Amino acid sequence: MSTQDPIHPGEHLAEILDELSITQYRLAKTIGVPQVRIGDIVHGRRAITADTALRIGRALGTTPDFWLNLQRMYDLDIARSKVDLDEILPLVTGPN
Amino acid sequence: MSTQDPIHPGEHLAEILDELSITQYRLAKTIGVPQVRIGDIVHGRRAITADTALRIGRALGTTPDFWLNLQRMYDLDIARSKVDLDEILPLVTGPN
DNA sequence: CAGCGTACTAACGCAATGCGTTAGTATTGT
DNA sequence: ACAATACTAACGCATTGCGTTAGTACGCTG
Repeated sequence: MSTQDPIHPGEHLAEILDELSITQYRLAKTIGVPQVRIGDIVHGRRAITADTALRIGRALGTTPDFWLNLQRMYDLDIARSKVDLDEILPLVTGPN
Repeated sequence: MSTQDPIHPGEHLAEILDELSITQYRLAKTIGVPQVRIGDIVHGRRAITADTALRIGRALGTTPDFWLNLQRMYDLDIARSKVDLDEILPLVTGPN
């Protein structure tokens, strides 16, 4: 159980936009970026960068960190599925 | 006062390696990446990605989030200095 | 001293990806 | 019908993470 498959930040954005009845078009116009940028994020084709997080946060009243943390967790999930950490032997035993 | 200029995650890495007397060379060999990757990070020429954070975290006994959070704060500082958020009028008044 | 492992850096090209522009198709309101 | 809204697809550009290679320097060991 625990956490499941990685879910792209764009899904969250889509939900929020839906709840607030704000269209991709309107958000894009508001924050001063091409509509494509929002569409790509919503469809999981583009990541949320610091710049995007700042703009969206400003418009939607959220912190930039909220979006960047979602993105970070997503990136981590993806990376974790591609690396075999067991091949790396710790130089330092962390505070276990 | 408060926080000052953005400080690259590589600086932290350099300090930690220094304290533990671990060379860039040894770290790179341990986590299975070219030495250049570590050198570039230490010199602020490359960012710490999810993959790198996982590997370094494993070797140094830290969480990947530790490194990715440093990177996120750095990216945010950079982005903030390039955007004028005042030009964006909030669609939603956050919980102020 | 010749050779090898360690240690770091510079330079090159490749691949992935964020980005903007443009163009296309609906839908809605005047 | 016209125009603004709404979304998507396709193209090329610029940035950037990445590996490979090559170069310099140091120390140890045969």
